[in-house]
Parts: sequence; C-alpha cells; structure tokens
Amino acid sequence: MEYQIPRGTYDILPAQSYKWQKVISAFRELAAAFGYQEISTPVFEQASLFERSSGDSSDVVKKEMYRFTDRKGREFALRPEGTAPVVRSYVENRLDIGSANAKLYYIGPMFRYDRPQAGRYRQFYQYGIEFIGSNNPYYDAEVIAILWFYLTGLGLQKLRLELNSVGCPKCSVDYDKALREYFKPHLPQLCPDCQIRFDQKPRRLLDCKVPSCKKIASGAPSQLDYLDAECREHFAAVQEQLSLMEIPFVINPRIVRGLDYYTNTAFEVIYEGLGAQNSLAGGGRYNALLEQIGGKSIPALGFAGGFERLLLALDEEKVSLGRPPVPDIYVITMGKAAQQLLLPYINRLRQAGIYAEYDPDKTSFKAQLKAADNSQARFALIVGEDELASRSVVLKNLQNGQQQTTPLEPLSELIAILKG
RNA sequence: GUGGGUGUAGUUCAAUGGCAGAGCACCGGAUUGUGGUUCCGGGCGUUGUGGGUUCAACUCCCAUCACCCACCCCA
Repeated sequence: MEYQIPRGTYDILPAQSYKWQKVISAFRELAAAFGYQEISTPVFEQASLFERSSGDSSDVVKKEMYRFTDRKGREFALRPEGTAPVVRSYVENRLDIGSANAKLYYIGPMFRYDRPQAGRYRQFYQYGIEFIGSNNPYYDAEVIAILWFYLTGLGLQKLRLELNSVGCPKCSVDYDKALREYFKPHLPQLCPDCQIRFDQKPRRLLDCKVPSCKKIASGAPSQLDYLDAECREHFAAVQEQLSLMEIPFVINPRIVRGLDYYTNTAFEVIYEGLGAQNSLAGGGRYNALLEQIGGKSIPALGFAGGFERLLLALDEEKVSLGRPPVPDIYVITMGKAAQQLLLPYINRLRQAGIYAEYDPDKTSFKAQLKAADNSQARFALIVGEDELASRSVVLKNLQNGQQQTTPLEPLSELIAILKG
C-alpha cells in the first residue's frame, strides 16, 4: 500500500458514521436544552496561548503539542484542548460586554502527540461545555448536570462522577507547602518521576501508580483540609446543588487536573471497564484563566470529553445507537421501458424524503430482489411489463411478503403508504 | 518517551523450514416475474513493508511501519 493514514489517526467509515452522528446530535440537543450555543474555533492557534494557559510544565505543552512555524516565522500549534481557544475567542470578540453569561459548547478534533493506545489517539474528537460569567455554585452543578445527563441519557450505567475542589491559588499555595512538608522525609524512597513532581507539581505526587509511592501518598494531607473559608463554602454549595439535582457523586480528594488553569471545583467521570484510559470526561472551574490570557477577571468553568472513549464505553455496555439507515423502498425494474418510466418517479420520491435505492447494474429480476432483501428495505417497488401497461407499481412488503398494486398517479398516495 | 505482544483473503482464523487453506461474508447459477432456506460454482492473497540466512521462509534473523496492552499522559 502506497499511502497510509498517519499514526494515531483513524477514518470514520460509513458503517460507523451513524453512531457518531447519534452521539453528536444527542450532545447538541441536550446542550441546547440548557441554553448553550455552539462555538467553533480554528484547529490551530498561537502556540503561546496554550503555553500560557495550560502551564508550560504540563506534559501536554511540553511534549505532546504539534507545533509548527508558518512561512512568516510565527509559532502555531494544533490545539491540544478546547478551553483556551474558546476563552481566547470570548475575550477577543468582547463577548464579556454586557452582563449576560456566555453558555457555550464545542465539538471538534484536538491533537496531541501521544503514543496511541486504546481510547487514545493523536487526533481525537472532543465535546465540551464552557460557562463564563458567574461564580455561583449553581453553575458548577449545571455544567456537571449536562455532562451527567448526556452520558446517562445515552444509556451508560457504569459511571462514577468524582468530585473535588483544588481550591483557589491562595489555598493551593498552603496545600503545596503542606504536601512538601509531608513528602520531604520520604523523598529518597519516591520513584524518579515523583522526585521531579516534588519540585514542580507536588499535587501530582498523589496519583502516582508506583505501589511504594502510592503507599506513602495514602497518608498525605488532603486538599480539602486546606481550603480557605470561601473555597470550602463554595465546594459545599456545589455538593448541595448536585444533591438537589439528584446527581450522584463521590468525593475524591485525589483528583488532579492535568492543566494548570483549574481552580476550585474539579470533576471527572470514570467508566470502569475501559482499561487504562477510563476517564470519559473531566473538567472544572477556571476562575483565573480569563485574566491570565488577557481578559477581565471573570469566573468560568467547563468540561471536555472524548467521543472515542464514549463510543468504546457504549460498545462495552452494548448500548444500541440505532442502526445505519435502511432504504424505504428498493426499486426493481424489468426492461428498459419500465426503467425509463420510473426514473423521474424515483427522484420525486426522494425529493419527498423517501430513501429509494436503485441499482441499474443489476438486471435480472432475481438479482434485484435479492439485493432488495440484502438492503433491508421495507418495500420492493416492482415495475415490469404488466405494471407498465397499467401505469401501476407492485409494492412488496419484504418482511411478510405481502404485495399490493398501486397506481403510479397520484404519487401522493404511494408516498402516504410508504410514510404510514 | 519506556517495556511487552501481534500483523496471513473483505472478516475471523488455520498452515511449527517443503504445493498458502477453512468458516462467515460476498458474487453468479439451479425456467430472464418473486428474496430469505437448500444445492452447485467462484480465491494468484505482493502472508504489513524492506533486507538477510537457507536448496527451500507465512515459519528463523535484522530493520521498518501499523495495531494492541501496560507505563506515562489525559478526554
């Protein structure tokens, strides 16, 4: 084979595309019901947008970003995530003018140079929500509700919503200090990765998977004990709102968000049974991000989820996403005259929204009927010499074999039968 | 980026150094006006790719590409 798809990418083939259409339209409909509107941004942005927002020590920025220089030497990057571009657009297009909250959603491809694995690709599709404009804990719950109702609404059962608060920048300074104090005596026993984490991002020490580190981390102080009064109150209020909305959650003080811009509420939806990549979606509040990238200080939050993993989970749980479309009718003609007579009618049926399949390459009656059967069409529409003479068609129900003869004109009668 | 595994027909899999096969799917036929069942017929596929060893390679060796699994990272 001369050409091959790039590593870590995939084609969505026709046999799969109806599933994608289904999960995408379900997301659009739910978001719309909550009053969220779609925003689309370019797949590439100035590289520094991501460096400044995600944090230049994050792996996403350090080693997973597709960077390139354009012909004039500008530094760009294929977007590795969706929040920073949306916030950039919000600030740039002055959506902050007036007092209205921005309720936004997006759907599109993201790019990260990772080693491909089940549920992990270099180009992957995310759906996401961004809410900008209020620090009211109601909105934390609302955003989480959209995610929760989306996933449960599709039919997933084995979901777990995990909730945490990572505090504001002020309390996380205290917490980082406490963590360092706790880990310092154990430093020599920690794995090499954790040694680096100790300096750069002590919080990451909490979710190391090396058993010895895990053991040490199990006694570490909890973030929740280091929240200041305001953050503690906000976290409690979010929980209350979620309970009022009847959304089940568990508190997991070990949730660490990978990107630097998160503050306060952090959450993740875990699906057991996907192997290592078991996080279906994650998000949180990012009250400091807008100011960080040059806007006014406006509180905001959001989440993002990956469609690939979602589809894997739906598959694993054997949730049906409907079927690929099947024809309403399969047209069978015998002889050239019948074919010529029928051609305009076929298209008139199609214009009326009826899915009519027709294959001029199949000539024998038997082959056509067999193809009609294989297509799973509801009806075969048959026109031969007899029907030609009487300007009628035979409509054969392919499930029960019953046939009826119907005149071609007026076509509305035929359409009524097919739609009914 | 690190470690391990796997690549054979559309697909699922056989063939342990000696002629590349089977099930399913697909196509055709069994009276050119009735499908599904049945019967008959239909397979040269660069054995992922490129080298090497050998009289002989799907099989052994090296490289490379891709996928899978775990680490890592994250959605």
